[in-house]
Amino acid sequence: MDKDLAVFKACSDATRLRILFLLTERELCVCEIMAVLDMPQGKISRHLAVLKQYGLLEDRRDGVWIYYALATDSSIALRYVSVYLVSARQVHERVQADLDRLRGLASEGKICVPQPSMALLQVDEREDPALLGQP
Amino acid sequence: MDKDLAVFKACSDATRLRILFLLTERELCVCEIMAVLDMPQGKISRHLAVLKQYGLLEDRRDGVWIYYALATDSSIALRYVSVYLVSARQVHERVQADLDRLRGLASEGKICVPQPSMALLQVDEREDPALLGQP
DNA sequence: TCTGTATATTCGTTTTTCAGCATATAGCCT
DNA sequence: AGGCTATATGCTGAAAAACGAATATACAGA
Repeated sequence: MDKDLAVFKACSDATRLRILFLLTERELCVCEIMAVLDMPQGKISRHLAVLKQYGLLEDRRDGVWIYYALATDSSIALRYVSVYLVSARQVHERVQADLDRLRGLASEGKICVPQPSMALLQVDEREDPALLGQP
Repeated sequence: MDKDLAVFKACSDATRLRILFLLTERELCVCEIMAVLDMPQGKISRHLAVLKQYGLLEDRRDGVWIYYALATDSSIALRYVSVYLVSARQVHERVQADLDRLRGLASEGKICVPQPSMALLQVDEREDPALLGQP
């Protein structure tokens, strides 16, 4: 029962719940979550640590980025929470807004993206003289 | 989403979770929950107030007793939690122990019981001279 | 090896939550 | 009305959680 209790504790914070809803879309790295929720890095990182510690998330390193994804089957409660997350994401306006923002930022290349090509694209933009000195 | 968050907050305490599991059996009054969990009255009462405030419970007064029961359809999350509670109660040992204790105490007439007949039985025992002066 | 970026972690503070104790309220019974 | 029982609530201190700011670590690339 303790593991189930941990799952509910993990879900009992607004920021963490928003993160969980975001992760129903796909695995995300910290900077993506930061950008979507517009929150400081330390705060996001700490909440991710809590979610991981409670068994809701798994992480995977890819170079500098660390990707977080929803864990599966770590407890009975988590199975129900996972189904809830997928079902409720269409219903809640704030979740919809977060997901829209995630897709928007991703399509604009404004956040880190798993594909190497996109990472190179970011570097190219940095090196583009036309972008220097802009506000 | 706030209502769903409230549901998770309500479930994120060990005592409250045990109460919720007990209420999957049937509606219960405060003294029954006190007896099963062996906790002081103020503590139980306050947790019940939290659960009610968060929309997980409904209460009904019957004379001196106030019965609490699981609420239905107050939010999306609660529907999933309700299903979880019913599914997980067979799995967790502590929940099983609590439910066994509830049935045991009820069958021994040691806790208040909804049926008027049982209430009368308690009164009869009090008035039985053979019971006076016992340790 | 040095620099820059992404992420984790520490520290001090503030806020929230929980428990225990005492007290208040409300209804039944005589 | 008065006493008894069941329940709720106010108060206070302690523990836990959350935050912002700063610092540490880890990796990539020059």
